[in-house]
Amino acid sequence: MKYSASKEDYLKAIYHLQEGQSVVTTNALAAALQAKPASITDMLKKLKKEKLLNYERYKGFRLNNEGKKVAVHIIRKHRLWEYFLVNKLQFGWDEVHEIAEELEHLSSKKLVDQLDAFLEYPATDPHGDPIPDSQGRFIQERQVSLLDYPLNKMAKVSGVASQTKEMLDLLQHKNIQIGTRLEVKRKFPFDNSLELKIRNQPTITVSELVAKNVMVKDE
Amino acid sequence: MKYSASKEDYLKAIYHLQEGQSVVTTNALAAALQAKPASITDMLKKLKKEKLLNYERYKGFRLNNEGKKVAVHIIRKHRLWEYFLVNKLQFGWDEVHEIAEELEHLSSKKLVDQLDAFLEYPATDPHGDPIPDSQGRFIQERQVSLLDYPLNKMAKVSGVASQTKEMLDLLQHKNIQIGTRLEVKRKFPFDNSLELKIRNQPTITVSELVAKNVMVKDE
DNA sequence: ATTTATTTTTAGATTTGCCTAAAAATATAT
DNA sequence: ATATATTTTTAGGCAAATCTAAAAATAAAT
Ligand SMILES: [Mn+2]
Ligand SMILES: [Mn+2]
Ligand SMILES: [Mn+2]
Ligand SMILES: [Mn+2]
Repeated sequence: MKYSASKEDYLKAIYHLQEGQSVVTTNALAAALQAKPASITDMLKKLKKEKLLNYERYKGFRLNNEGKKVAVHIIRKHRLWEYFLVNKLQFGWDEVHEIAEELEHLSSKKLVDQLDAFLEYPATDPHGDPIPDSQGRFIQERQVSLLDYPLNKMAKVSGVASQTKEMLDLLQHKNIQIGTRLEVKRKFPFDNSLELKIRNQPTITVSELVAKNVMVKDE
Repeated sequence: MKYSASKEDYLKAIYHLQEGQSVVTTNALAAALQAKPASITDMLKKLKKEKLLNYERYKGFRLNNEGKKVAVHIIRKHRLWEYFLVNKLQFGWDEVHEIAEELEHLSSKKLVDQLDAFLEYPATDPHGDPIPDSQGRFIQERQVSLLDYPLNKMAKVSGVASQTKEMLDLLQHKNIQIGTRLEVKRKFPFDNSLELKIRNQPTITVSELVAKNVMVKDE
């Protein structure tokens, strides 16, 4: 089946929203897609008719297996193209999202798989998010927010929860990127800000909001 | 300005059709785009309102300078992506056209220019057609049909006039591609077929129709 | 110069994806 | 439990891009 770019964006957004949540609401999706709730309801009816999600009016909705499969495939394409843009075309990690937002809708199956091979089957995209394989399988790394990480223990930055341009800009400025190794040296309960140490660099401070959105793994 | 994929396809098709012709007709464009004449008329009104072409009802039409500029930029993207697909992603030259037909509509200026740099500024696409530079300049090679080429003179295949999948398939089978060096050994006036010799390969025969569509240059 | 054929345009519909404004259902607060 | 607020859906419309069928203009043939 081939779906419109718009439908694919809906499926992708629902997929992300339903992580954790038991059910996704019309308003939440409207906010995520920057659209009006009435438009969401319209599209939900179509997606339901196409058997991509479960939906009863006024009761929220959730992708079924078929919907999830499609969503994961879009996510695979999005992340592969982001990897391509950063690692082959010299883009910064903070400027690839919008372009990948278009590239993810290309429909050729062979294109994606050849791209994957050309890139040598990367495991994660430039933001640290895992790239599903052609079967849709991927490991969801158990990563934890820097805010909850113990003091004086080496951590490796593995992802960024909020991927706005502003956030990525700020991290770039503070020399934090995917793979950066750092330790939390101090936590200030007053404002929940943190002091971080990266080897060979002066100590830096990040706010609670930043720390919450930086995901790390051990080591 | 940003134009819809549909409008870009119209501009590109008109650009190709108006080569030679003094004016393009509604039916010719309908045939090229596989659409109904009524749809063409609708779109012509819109493109005229956007000042991309000259059009008076019942009198045919032609791109103006602005329309040509847009068309050439789409063609640049189309050919760069074809080059990428063949030379980086291992596609055959006969399977890239449809995919490039989608890729050519990506709007990021930086994407095209970085791709161009990554590919090291190729001069021609996999079918031998010249790739315009970022200013829209390109050399239209003076190439001649193999049908009109003299006997026993070394020629280099530089392009293919008819780029249907069937034609490209046939050339592939006969081991003819862009850059292939060959000589015309004999012409049979009965059916205008040709006998060709490629070094280290047995002599082959091509029909008048094939020869007419194979473009060559000296050397 | 008429008639006939062809080309092109208009008129009116359809589909997709979005919107605003109003109505209906559900949730919250008193 | 009732009133109030919030969420969600419906009703009706709009713009883009296409189509079919009919009308109008142009071209070709007698
Ligand atoms: Mn998208
Ligand atoms: Mn990403
Ligand atoms: Mn196209
Ligand atoms: Mn080409």
